[in-house]
Amino acid sequence: MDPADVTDRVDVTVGAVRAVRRAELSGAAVDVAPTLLNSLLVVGDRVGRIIEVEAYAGAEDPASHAFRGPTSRNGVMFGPPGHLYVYRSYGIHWCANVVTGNAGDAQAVLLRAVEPLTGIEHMRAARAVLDRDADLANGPGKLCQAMGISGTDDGVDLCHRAGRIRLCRDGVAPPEHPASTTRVGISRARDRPWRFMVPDHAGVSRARPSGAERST
DNA sequence: CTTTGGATCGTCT
DNA sequence: GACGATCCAAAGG
Repeated sequence: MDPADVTDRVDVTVGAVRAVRRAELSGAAVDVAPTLLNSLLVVGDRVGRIIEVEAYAGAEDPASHAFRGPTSRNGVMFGPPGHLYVYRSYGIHWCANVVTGNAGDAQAVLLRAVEPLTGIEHMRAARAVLDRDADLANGPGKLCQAMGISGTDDGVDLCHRAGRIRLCRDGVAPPEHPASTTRVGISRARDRPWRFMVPDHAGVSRARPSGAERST
């Protein structure tokens, strides 16, 4: 491992911050997703703590954009892990995923909510609606708007030290028992409890799951 | 508080 | 030609 990785630092955040290594993302989305809770999403000077994610399991998952094989939109998901898959939602919003799984296996973890930590004024300026901090990025479209992620970021490497967008850990461990429900806004494979959240966090998305709710 | 409908367009059928 | 891995404002109880 590159020693520089463990001494990487996010300016305004207190404490040691290291980049997430690609090997940590090589597993199935369902397994990796809960481990990304409490990690940091860094976009320039904006930092948010990931508090809600969803897993999409590629070829095995009718709800995944990759279910029917590679297309011009979903190509990044079929590449190596650690890259960002960004797509346009409802013609209006952007949504961002962390690609996991090895090349050819189109696993992806949708980033659904972050707790704003730094660069909050920039997030606020990027959002049309002025709300409490917790509402700045508590939904996949809001997250991209607040953090400044758009279609031009599709495919960027989240594990690259010099990248504008990166995934980091600051020593806060993922929750031992993450909350989970079915996924939000999908019409197929509604029953899979693949939405994961930091328990009792005020900043998770307000959206209601598509299927019957399971654990909380 | 909850429910509903409009915006808006790339992607895939 | 239809449909979203959404968000928000407005209307209804």
